[in-house]
Amino acid sequence: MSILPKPAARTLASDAYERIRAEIQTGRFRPGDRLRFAELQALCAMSVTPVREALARLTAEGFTSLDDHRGYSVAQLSLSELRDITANRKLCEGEALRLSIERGDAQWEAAVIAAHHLLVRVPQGREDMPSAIRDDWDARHAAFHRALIAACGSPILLDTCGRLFAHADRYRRVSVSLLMSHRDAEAEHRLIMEKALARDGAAAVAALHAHYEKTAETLEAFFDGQGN
Amino acid sequence: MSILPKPAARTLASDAYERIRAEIQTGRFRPGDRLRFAELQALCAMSVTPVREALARLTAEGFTSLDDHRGYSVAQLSLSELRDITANRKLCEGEALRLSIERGDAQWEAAVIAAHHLLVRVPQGREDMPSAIRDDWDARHAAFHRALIAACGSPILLDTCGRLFAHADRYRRVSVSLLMSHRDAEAEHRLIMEKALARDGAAAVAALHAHYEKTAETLEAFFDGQGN
DNA sequence: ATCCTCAGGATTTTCGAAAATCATTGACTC
DNA sequence: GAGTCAATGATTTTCGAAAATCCTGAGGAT
Repeated sequence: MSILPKPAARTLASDAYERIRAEIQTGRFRPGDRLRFAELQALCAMSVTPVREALARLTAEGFTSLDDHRGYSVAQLSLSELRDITANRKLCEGEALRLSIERGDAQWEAAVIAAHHLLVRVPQGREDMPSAIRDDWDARHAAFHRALIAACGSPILLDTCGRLFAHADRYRRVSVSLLMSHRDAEAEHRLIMEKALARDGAAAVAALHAHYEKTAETLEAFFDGQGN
Repeated sequence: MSILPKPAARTLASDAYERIRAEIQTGRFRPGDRLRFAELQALCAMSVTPVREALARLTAEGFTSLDDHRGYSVAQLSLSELRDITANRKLCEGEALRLSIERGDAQWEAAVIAAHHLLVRVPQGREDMPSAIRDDWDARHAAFHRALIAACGSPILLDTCGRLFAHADRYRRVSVSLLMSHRDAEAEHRLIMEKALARDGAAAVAALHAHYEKTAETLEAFFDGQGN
């Protein structure tokens, strides 16, 4: 038996899925952009079949949309959807955090502390932050939020939260004001963690809600400015 | 401009998606069954490409699962997943119902009453209930639950609820005790509707939770008997 | 007897081209 | 000039077969 975690007998379709999703998440494919097969085939260096499968998955998850016989395109962003996502995150991640606090053991506490440590150690960039660092922060930010709710004990709730987070991430990425909010977010993250580790469910959820509200407000201001 | 709702320039992939999903929902494809392409191509009378796209969508929604290079199969059922689904339904549909009661107008009330009327008018069958009637009841049952939460104002929450309902439906279908619970369910449905129309959010949500708990209990008893 | 190797067959996965559909252009009528 | 219609080009959608991978079981070595 192999000790290696993954012999990785992957498929091209999986590669295409991750590749295209990454392009959408990082904003290189922008909302509303049409996704032509010729282009995607060139990008992924494969035939049409695996690309099609990847787009089918992405569409089922809401990252792309499909008009029959008119092809796929990157899902649009809208102020109303941002508000909807925020409301759903408060509901689902709030409940997941409550459960996690109730059920989490020392292992969970350690994972939360570790994820938070990694998050605050990402070098703080400026406007001209290299995208590598920016991607790094985003990955650790996602990991921190995942660690918080990891002990909730509900795979379905975790899946829902994961999807919501990914969608919220798209909104965060398009916002130039992202960088300014990092410093504020740091204090908010710390507060959530402290309340969670103190096993104060109500206070932790309140802090989480406040965090989402503030994030949403920042993005809403940006969207209003853009007229989207 | 055409008045017809849909000229229906559909694709084979969409047909395959609905066809296969129906086979899974109605239980003709059973949990754990392997889904071979040769078989599905024969069933849908089409080539492998659209079938593959359909399975990709179904997998993203959790109805099927995929092992790389080992093919697709119908997702397994388990007691723990049933409990997880129930907990998530209480959370999500409960909130959706609360919002619906808060925001719903007369149009919403009318739709709820209409859906309930259709539901109770399905002829009550017995063990040997023809599958057509059974499918009819299931469709109207889904429509009633959808009508209750339709006015919640959150497309994302509605989507989540829809998925959860579809998964719960799979559990209900495999249960032989389904028929016995219809009569009980009728009283529960009426209670939910009455509380909702009376705009008593707390009572309506409580009734909804009780409804789900009772459904889950019935199914759990069945599952325990089967040793699944 | 147990384990390993390796064909043979079954199945999934991918390809490249054909068929179907949509968008655009330009001619033609009213 | 506005509107209709057909032909053309671009793009999606589907097909049928080739390539890659997995499963099974027989044969041989330890």
